[in-house]
Amino acid sequence: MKITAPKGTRDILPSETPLWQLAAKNFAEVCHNFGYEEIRIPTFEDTNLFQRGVGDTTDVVQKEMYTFEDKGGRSITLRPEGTAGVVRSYIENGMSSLPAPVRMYYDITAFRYEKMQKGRYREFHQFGVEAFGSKGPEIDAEVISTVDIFFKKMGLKNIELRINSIGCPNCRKAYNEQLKDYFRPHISTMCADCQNRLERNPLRMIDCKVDGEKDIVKNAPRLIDHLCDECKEHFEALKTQLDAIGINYTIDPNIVRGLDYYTRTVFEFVSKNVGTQGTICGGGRYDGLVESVGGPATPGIGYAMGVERLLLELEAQGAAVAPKKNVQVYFVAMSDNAKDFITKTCYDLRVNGIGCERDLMGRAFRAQMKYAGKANIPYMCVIGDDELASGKLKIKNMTDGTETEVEASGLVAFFEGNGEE
RNA sequence: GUGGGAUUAGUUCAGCUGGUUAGAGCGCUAGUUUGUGGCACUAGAAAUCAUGGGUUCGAAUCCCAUAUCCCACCCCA
Repeated sequence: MKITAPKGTRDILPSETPLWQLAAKNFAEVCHNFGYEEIRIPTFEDTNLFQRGVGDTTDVVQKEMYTFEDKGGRSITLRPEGTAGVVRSYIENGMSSLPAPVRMYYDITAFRYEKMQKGRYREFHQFGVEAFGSKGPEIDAEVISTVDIFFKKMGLKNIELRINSIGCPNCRKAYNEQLKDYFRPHISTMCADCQNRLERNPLRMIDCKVDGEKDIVKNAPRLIDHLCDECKEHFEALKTQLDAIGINYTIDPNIVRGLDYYTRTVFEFVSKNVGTQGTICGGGRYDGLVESVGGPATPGIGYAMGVERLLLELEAQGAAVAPKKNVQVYFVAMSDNAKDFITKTCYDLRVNGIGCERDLMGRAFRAQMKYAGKANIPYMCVIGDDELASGKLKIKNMTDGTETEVEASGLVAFFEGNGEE
């Protein structure tokens, strides 16, 4: 029987990893510049954490989690996202007594049992950021600007920032009632999903894909018009901050994030060409989350970015950069004596941090050169009896064909500083 | 969970209405007379035609089931 990668997983091949590494490096750099430090959390957690943190009624918890019992009878879940684990760690390690705000970023895999399609996998990668202790809105704007700067650094353009405020539990509760009263008389004209949502989660009816174009939905009262004074002030201040930075955004009253913990600020960075999985990054404020997971009342804000979607978009925009290889020089051997010399020479270069290759396949002279050419190695050096006798090596530049004569003892100096980017 | 399309060398695909040894491009290996590569030319390796049944004298081709992949709904990163 043929064994294949499990459904929803995929290999990230050597031809792709350089781009992943570049993205991770750029993301870390941006975060560091804002005072964020990396946290690494477990791949699996107590199932209760996600039920309490992400929310029992969400689709993610109800039908998408990889949950199993371990040999000790504990209910374990492969993390479906990163925020809950970071919050758990924040509480468990007493980070509330650290100087606030406590800011962390992460680079993780996450797991969701979903039917897959473009930009959606069962094992996927997220870059994320969480900041605890500040009520904002200045930090809201900072968090958003980490994404903006990261995208700039990756050469991504035309990503639309959409923001909204979904208020605090108080204004949302009042609004939910209003919404139910508004829709109830018209419910029979709406889709089956919406009929279900009416009592359970009327907020979602607003961004229904089926009924979304209907006038009933378009004219529905909007949460953003019914915020309490404090939430309204917060949202206005966030806009002022973004305007001050010069980050473009559109206000999208229909953004309703699917995880229960969000309050007030919610935002998405949306691609204009990745199709329906266009949300590259989504996040928001979660002022009640730490408390609901068992910690002290602590405001927080964060986001997660889908790395697969990020790279999909990079590719679509042709912004993906060709990685530079580290191997500087290929040694071609003309005799057995030359091979011994090359073995030693390669070792010496590598000890000094210079990348090099030599034949490992028993190839003939000409085939060795062919390999060096195809492998795109920038320099080639042929070692034969002449070189062994004279100690003078000819280094050929494969791009322009020019040759430079170098003493065997001067090889390291010749390539020094050449290999770094 | 719902719906549509697909599955043939490593890879991208061809193979018409069933007919004998299943093809090509790219990639890979070797060579084109052992002191200079990419190109070109020649040769070669590589496929239980996704799996299991069925129809038939005969199935990559027709039928059924299963699996996997892609796309959309839903959900979300």
